[in-house]
Amino acid sequence: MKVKEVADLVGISVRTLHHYDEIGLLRPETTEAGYRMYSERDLETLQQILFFKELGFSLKEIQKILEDPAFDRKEALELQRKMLVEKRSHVDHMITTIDKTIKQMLGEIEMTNKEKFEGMNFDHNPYEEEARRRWGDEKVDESNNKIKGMSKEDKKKLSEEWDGIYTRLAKLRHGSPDSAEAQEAIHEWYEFLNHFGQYSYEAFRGLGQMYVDDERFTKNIDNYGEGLAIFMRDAMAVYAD
Amino acid sequence: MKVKEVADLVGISVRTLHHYDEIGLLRPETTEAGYRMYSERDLETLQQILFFKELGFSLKEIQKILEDPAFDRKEALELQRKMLVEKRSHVDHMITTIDKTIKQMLGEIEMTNKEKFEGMNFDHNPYEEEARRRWGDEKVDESNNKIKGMSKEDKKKLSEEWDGIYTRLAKLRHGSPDSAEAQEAIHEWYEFLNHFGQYSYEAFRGLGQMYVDDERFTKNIDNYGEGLAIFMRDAMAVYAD
DNA sequence: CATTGACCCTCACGTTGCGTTATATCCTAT
DNA sequence: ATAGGATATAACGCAACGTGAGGGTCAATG
Repeated sequence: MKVKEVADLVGISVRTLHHYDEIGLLRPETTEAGYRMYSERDLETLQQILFFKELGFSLKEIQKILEDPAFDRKEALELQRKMLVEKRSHVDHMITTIDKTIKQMLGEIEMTNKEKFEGMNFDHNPYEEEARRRWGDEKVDESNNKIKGMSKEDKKKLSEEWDGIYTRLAKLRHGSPDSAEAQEAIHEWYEFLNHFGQYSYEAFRGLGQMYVDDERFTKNIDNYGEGLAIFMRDAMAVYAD
Repeated sequence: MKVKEVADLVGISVRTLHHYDEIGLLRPETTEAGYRMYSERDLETLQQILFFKELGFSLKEIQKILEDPAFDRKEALELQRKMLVEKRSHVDHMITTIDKTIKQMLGEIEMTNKEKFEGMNFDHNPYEEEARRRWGDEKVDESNNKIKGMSKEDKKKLSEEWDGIYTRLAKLRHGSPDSAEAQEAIHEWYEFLNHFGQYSYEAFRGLGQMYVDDERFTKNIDNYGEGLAIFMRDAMAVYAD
């Protein structure tokens, strides 16, 4: 398929396809005349690109993800689905804010200024974090905008807090994931994470699962104590219920 | 409230607030020292701005809307709500596409290339059209990207088609809105509109209501025949059922 | 009163992701 | 051969800020 056909099929511009080729994001084969010829495989890649793009990833980030050796299309689709579900609930949240605002205008309710802007800030989708961890930067503190702006001292404090929570959980790992102590520590972990993103309980549960599914995380977490990743997954699941 | 307080409350940057001031979109009072002081009214305006922005309007467009003498905050909130509901169903559509894609990968279903990109193209929200009509340009052909690229001849053809449908409906207006003839003509109107936007039946119904609610549209439509706006609203509602 | 740290200002260059226009070549039907 | 549609590259421009520089203001504290 040539550019116009793809552009019309997909609903993007020829210029966009050129641009993606130029930056190496989606490089089709070319004919002898220099025409771009897109394959079925290219269309699949394009679908991935457009899903990630819709979810707010920059083209650079998308490229990084697609080039990661660990990238798996089915996994990506499943993650993208989760992100879209989250996005949908975010839209719901905005609708709720509008409903409340209208009621406030009619004098039916009171509303704080803070409430008027709820749902407005979607700069951190928890599954975006997951995508970055899975296929991008492993170090959360390097990929998080809020952390980037922090002073060294604040970063140190943050690191210690993180460390403290993990250490505490490591001590509790031989016990039951639904014990009061464990749940208290997990609560703190949830609060900690919510400084940087808006985690729904579902997303929190999913993150715990990822600690176990993804070897890189299991390995890092289990540095605090053998089996901690599994323990955290279970405790997080209890917490999310 | 000064800039940082507003920025923190709302979740945007100080730079953004500066920018909005510079372009005249949101101009707060200033102190003698030159500091920006935001009022409650400014926060309400900011909420509007951010809702429209979330819905894909450019800052220029938003400015135009907010400056329109006919702008009404409650109306805006209600319209924004409708747009968010539409956006949500668009997200749903994308989720459906992902589900299908996964099934196709597993060999459970077949899928055309076209189907793989369904939901991907959200470049024309029907309620966006409504906002533009209500507070922006009244002439649809001047605000619609697809029409902009057309030749004079094509525009003329379009205008005649539009005219023809309206004239036909005017002849039918003394009859019943649910008659076969009326419904056939409304179907053509629906198809006509769908050349330029993706109208759900709900959006189509809402548009008909707007013909009656908004005096400017009633007036224009009733030039074709007294009472046509009401007739069209009713016929469009029947069609949407 | 002086100092300090947080916050404020303006200015201006840079970034991202294309849209748009110009110019030239390729392809296919007539 | 011609014409019209499609393709290519090149390159300027734009929207909406992000970022850094340099300087002023404010309020608490010593």
